[in-house]
Amino acid sequence: MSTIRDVSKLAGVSVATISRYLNQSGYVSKEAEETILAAIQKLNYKPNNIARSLAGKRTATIALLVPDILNPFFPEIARAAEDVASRLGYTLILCNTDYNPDKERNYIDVLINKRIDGIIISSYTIRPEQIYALEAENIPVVVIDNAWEDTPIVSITSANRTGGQMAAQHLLDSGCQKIAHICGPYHITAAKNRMLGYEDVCKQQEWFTPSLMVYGDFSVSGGYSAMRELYAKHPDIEGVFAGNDLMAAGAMKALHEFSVRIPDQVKVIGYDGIHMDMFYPELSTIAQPIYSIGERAMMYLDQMIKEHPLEKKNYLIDVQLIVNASSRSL
Amino acid sequence: MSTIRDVSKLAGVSVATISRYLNQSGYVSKEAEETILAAIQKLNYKPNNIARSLAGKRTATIALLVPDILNPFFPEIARAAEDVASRLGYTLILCNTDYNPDKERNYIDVLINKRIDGIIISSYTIRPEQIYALEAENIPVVVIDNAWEDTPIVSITSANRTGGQMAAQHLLDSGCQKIAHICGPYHITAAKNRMLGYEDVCKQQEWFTPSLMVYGDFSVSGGYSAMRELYAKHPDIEGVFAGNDLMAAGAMKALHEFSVRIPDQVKVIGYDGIHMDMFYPELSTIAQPIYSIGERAMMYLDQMIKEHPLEKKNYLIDVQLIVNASSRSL
DNA sequence: GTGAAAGCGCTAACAT
DNA sequence: ATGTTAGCGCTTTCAC
Repeated sequence: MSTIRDVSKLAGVSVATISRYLNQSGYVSKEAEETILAAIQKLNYKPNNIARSLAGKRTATIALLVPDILNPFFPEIARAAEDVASRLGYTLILCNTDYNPDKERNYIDVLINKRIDGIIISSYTIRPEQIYALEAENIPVVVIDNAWEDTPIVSITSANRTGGQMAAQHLLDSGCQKIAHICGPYHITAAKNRMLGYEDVCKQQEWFTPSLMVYGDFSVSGGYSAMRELYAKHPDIEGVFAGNDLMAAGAMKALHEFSVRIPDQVKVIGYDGIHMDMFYPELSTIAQPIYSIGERAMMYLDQMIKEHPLEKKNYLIDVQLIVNASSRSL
Repeated sequence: MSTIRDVSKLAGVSVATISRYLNQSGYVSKEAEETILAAIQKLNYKPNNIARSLAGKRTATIALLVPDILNPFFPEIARAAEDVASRLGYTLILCNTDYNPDKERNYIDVLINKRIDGIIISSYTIRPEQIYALEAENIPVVVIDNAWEDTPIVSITSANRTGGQMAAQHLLDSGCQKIAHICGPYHITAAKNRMLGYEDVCKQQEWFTPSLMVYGDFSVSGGYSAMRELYAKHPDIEGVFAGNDLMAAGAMKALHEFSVRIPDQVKVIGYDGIHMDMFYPELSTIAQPIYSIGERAMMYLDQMIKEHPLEKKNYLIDVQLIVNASSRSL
């Protein structure tokens, strides 16, 4: 591997000039430019980014911390973030934290030692203090899918409560009488807000009873069990709003096994809008613009890295009702 | 941020000793160890990995190049590779190449400049020469899901042809008479081999005709269109073997729309074994041990990085027939 | 416009 | 067992 010094020798100019040329910093004459370019090509010279990072400051690397890339929500986030990252010249490190604060802390330490330029993090366990600590090391952070009120942290969340209301209202409008809710893990803010949205709409209905709300763990099997439990207690339900699409899938599976026809007897709606074109019937959902959340996270992060002004607050993203066969009125 | 020199000063020993202590290389006395540890904690010293990489050789970073993390096959690979990577002290960079040789080349250049320690790559377009070039830069490579015969390259593929045979044979054994195949993109070795496996078993059947083999692009919608085309030509087929699970899902969707009952009228089997617990009926498949492919890729890579002996060849992984409701005999 | 030289923070001979 | 020192390849004053 040739170094900047080799180029310097061959081109007959100092390394400083080469560096200026490479970084478009400072003046370089036309002639110098040409000899340098020739030398670079002749030697097939590639600047060493490690050295560059040590001397300068940036590593052109950012990290994405997610609970688990196997959860279909996160590949889309990862894809979006990586697309933008690569367009902006960053490289993206992927970390799975498994909802485990220790793993999380561990990764954060490693990433600090690697002097990465910024972190996008999706976590329900991280504390604001940890984020301040990162920013103290000059590593900006963007949080997705979680937020704290009145806290100077850049975060992106979707309008979960409104979305929950939309889902419940849609089932109501479709003529459903007894609408159940399969709620995600209580400690997840997003899950709680979706549930609150459901309550906003359903609590005042005469058919409402708290046992229409059951717990699921955001997984297919969680939705499946929840639906079985629900159906045992309330064989007369007409609508189900699941806290995410995976649980909705599980619920549909359980309903199929009970030979309940969807949407004739029971209408189902999920939440998230992950790509589920494989379903039959296709699932209605409250779609979050997942890709654009990932995109924006990376763009905000870039702004912070470049020290461009950016208001430190929660950025709320609109959601959208997608009506498919699983909840269609006949 | 404190440096090794700060620690050296505070502990009253030389930087070399600190370095030896940090890397467990060379002798360090018990007393020295203690003062050093104390100083490190007092200063909250964290070694700078950038400097470490520049001086030493390793960056403790590896990259995973995949066509698209949105394809459900790859998150599982990524998860497995990252699990092993983090256990071994590496950090994993994720790159999406979109089956695009230019993007691929581009990423490879960037990664070389970052002096990463190794690459795991899933690509149908990469050429052996590119891999040799990487190894010439001292960057070992493990290829997954693709291989070249008699070439000194470490690759991991599953037994696609055998798997194709197993799928077709299973449908045959289940009493299917006219079995169709939805084949993946022809230039993908894995797709071609699965098709060959199908042919091995079906070509000699009296009902066989080439028009039972149609093309799909490995996506749900590809499988859907292929199934519609197939059904128009052969409304009497009794079995479908799709080249991957996504196309199988699309095929099932099309069959549902034709009100064809699965598995009573038509049995369906896919290929891959991605996590599709959301399906109803659950899909039969030829399961590749996807996670363990990712794991092994990372383990082989680590061996190469550490310059441990490893035979440069294709490692073939067994597949497994998983019978679920979509192809169950009644 | 260009060059000399001092780092960036660490590792690894080599000397002691 | 420990210290000295020369790099690793680049950026960046500062002087010319």
